[in-house]
Amino acid sequence: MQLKRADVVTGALTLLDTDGLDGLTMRKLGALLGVQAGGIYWHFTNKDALLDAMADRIVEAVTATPLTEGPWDARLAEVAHRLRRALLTHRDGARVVAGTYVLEPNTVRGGEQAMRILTDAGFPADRAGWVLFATMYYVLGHTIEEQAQQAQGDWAQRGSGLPDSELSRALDSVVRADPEERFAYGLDLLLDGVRLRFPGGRS
Amino acid sequence: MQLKRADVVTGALTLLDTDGLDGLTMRKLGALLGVQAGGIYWHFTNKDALLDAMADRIVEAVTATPLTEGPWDARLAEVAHRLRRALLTHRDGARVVAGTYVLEPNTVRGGEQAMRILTDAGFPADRAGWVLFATMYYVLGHTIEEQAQQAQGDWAQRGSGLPDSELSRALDSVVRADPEERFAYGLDLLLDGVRLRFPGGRS
DNA sequence: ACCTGAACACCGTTCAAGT
DNA sequence: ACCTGAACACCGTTCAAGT
Repeated sequence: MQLKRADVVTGALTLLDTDGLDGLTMRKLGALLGVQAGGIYWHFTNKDALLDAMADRIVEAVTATPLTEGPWDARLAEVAHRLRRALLTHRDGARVVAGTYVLEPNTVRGGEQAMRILTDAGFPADRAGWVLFATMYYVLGHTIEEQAQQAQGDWAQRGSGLPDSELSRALDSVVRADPEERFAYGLDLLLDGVRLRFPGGRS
Repeated sequence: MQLKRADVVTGALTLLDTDGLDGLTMRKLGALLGVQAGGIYWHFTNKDALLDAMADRIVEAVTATPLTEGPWDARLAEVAHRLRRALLTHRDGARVVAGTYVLEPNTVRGGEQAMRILTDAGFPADRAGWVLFATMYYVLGHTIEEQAQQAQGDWAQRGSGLPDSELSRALDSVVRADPEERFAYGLDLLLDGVRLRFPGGRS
């Protein structure tokens, strides 16, 4: 049975879950697929191209089902939540996606979808682009940190090493919070700003 | 003349500027410092510890001079702008700082400073922590992307490879904008959200 | 205390050659 | 078309031994 491009991506995501992004090597992936490391290069020109394909696979779930109807801000929030969930599906998923400025199918589809939410609501295209990217920075940053905490529990300890101070309480509040609640809070800060600038005023 | 810890950091930042984060290797750094690669390990336990120290050095400028007096939101914006400027001072500076969850002196000082701005304004400590982290995600995400564009001009082209669509216009608006203006815009979206939740109401 | 020399156990990538 | 085998040019890190 021959190896297909999609099989390589699937295997790579399996390896990602067990060994993490830093443990993902072409040799280990070859072993997992029953192939020499060099053989992978027939399917992908290099490791970065494989990572791009992995990122696009991770992001597939975001556009898999149609969005619920509703006001633009609720729809944009849903996209953000879907993206977070998709990133959390695989170990280091956020880092994988953040590291690739891809224009592969699912990534493009998701971007189009989000842009249309804003432009349909009357936002000019250029400002909509700025809003979209700002939102992406937040989602990726938040989720990268979430997964960093998951990986190494030492995150919580580091704060305790600090003398009792403003910052140590900030770390505490971040570490101890329900991640989803904290995510929604920060997203809402941003969306408030957008709502204020929305041509139709507050929604 | 013997090598001091600070000299290693300075050399590493020089190498960072010329070779980028991916080109920063212990062997090249050794050569630059006139030392074997292994010799560096007397000063730093490993490469990550060195990267932490580099991050803290990069971030030094943020707290170097006192903030201008004024309302809390203007002060927080100034911190964000200072951080962006500091990150832009060195090639891949944003990636270096984003990759390290450090509690080194300057990082702590900066965190304390930002937290105090919020708590002095009456924000409860836990929400202030959430706001602080959300802001950091935005600043780092924005600046990482800024530096990625600087590095490889192909970013602009990728958009042109796309068929004319909502997303291609989004990419255009991002690539062609004045980075500082776009940064300020997104930061203001977030600060608007914070202002709405500020105990004292809009400032 | 501070560094050398040399090794260990890896990497990503290439490419003739096989089937 | 799809992959093997083997090499090339690197990595980070360790550690006895030197000064």
